[in-house]
Amino acid sequence: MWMPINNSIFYDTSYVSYSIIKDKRVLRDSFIPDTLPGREEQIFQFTRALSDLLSDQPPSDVAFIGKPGTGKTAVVKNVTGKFKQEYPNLRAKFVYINCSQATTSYRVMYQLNRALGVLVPPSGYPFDVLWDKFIEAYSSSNSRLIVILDEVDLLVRRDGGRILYSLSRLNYELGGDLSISMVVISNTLDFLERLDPRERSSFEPLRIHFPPYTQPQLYNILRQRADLGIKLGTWDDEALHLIAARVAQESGDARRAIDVLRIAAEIAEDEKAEKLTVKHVERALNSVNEEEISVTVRTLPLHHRLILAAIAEILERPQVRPGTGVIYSVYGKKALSYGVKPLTMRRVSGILRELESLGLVEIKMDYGGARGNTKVVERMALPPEQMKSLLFQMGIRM
DNA sequence: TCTCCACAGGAAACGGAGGGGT
DNA sequence: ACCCCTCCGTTTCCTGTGGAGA
Repeated sequence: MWMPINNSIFYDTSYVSYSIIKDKRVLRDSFIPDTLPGREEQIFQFTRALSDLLSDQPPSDVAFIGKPGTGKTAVVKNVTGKFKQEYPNLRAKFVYINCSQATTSYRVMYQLNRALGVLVPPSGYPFDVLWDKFIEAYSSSNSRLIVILDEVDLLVRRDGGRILYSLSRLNYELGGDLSISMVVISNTLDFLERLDPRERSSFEPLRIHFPPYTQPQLYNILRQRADLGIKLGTWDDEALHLIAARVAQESGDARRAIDVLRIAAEIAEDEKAEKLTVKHVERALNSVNEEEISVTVRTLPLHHRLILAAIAEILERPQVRPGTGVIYSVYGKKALSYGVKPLTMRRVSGILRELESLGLVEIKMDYGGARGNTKVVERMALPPEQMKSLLFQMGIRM
């Protein structure tokens, strides 16, 4: 059926005249710009490591180490993208694997096979078959392989370093024209210490460190995004400085800074403001948080929610120390009143750590002598009262 | 100095739900 | 139908921890 196209909201002039955002994709952290302010040194080091490819030599293994939002993934994508663009005839194949989806050796091999055009089932096959298929496919290719493992700490924690070890060792078995180099990206250093000595001796990557961004660096990043993604003259420079200052102080996480910028721009648009100002940033700094927490809590499984409810209840009684033992007993009663069997304390202890890494609670260790080593919940991401009503909306009785 | 409290957290195994091949 | 594989949340078993109290 034919519809008059100018009925579409895209042609609504009142909407257009208030818009501030020019290109929303630029205001997301998945967007990789041409230049990465503040990471010039890391780009230089990584480019130099890869430049062995230009003389048809295997590049050394590389490890990117730094906290979330310090530009690791951006640098890897930016530099490998440029190599592919500038040297289209290079005898090299880059395979990017995010280990948050590939937490086992099997899944890594599944992805590698797929990258070489070999389709295997995502589970059910013996691992050895995937390994052999990969060797076969790779031996008949004519490229040096660069395997990029993002968030590799998740893989190593679950599966150990077997796959890193096996892939590096392949270099001794493959012919001289073939090689496998690895680029691993990690939030922490300790994944290298988790490898057993045998694995460590065959895998000694060049380390490139990514320190948290400083305030001026964050400002440059925000300035770049604003120039590309927000209409000229519709933002206050002061607003960008405010975001940079706050984020530098709390974490130096560029992802967070870019999120705040995007949300502030959306708030300004909703208000039909002419300009993005400090006022919008202040509101965005709060709302980014609350919105995220509520989304996270909604996706939590039942026992996680019950534990969260137990913590909220305990935190409202200031005379009770919210240690693991107390949390466990309050949670246990809740579970029973729900008609479900409580999990073991070992598991609850693990879930507390999970809630911590989701940013829902803050935990401090208490080395308290007779009380032993205990986790104590310092505070929740939301005030207990608010957390309780959020959980109540989801059907958790108090 | 030794013991013990009240937990932390690693390692391994489990079980039942996913998916294979023959 | 049968047995084989992986996967994931969980249980079981275990050793480690640091000061209070004997």
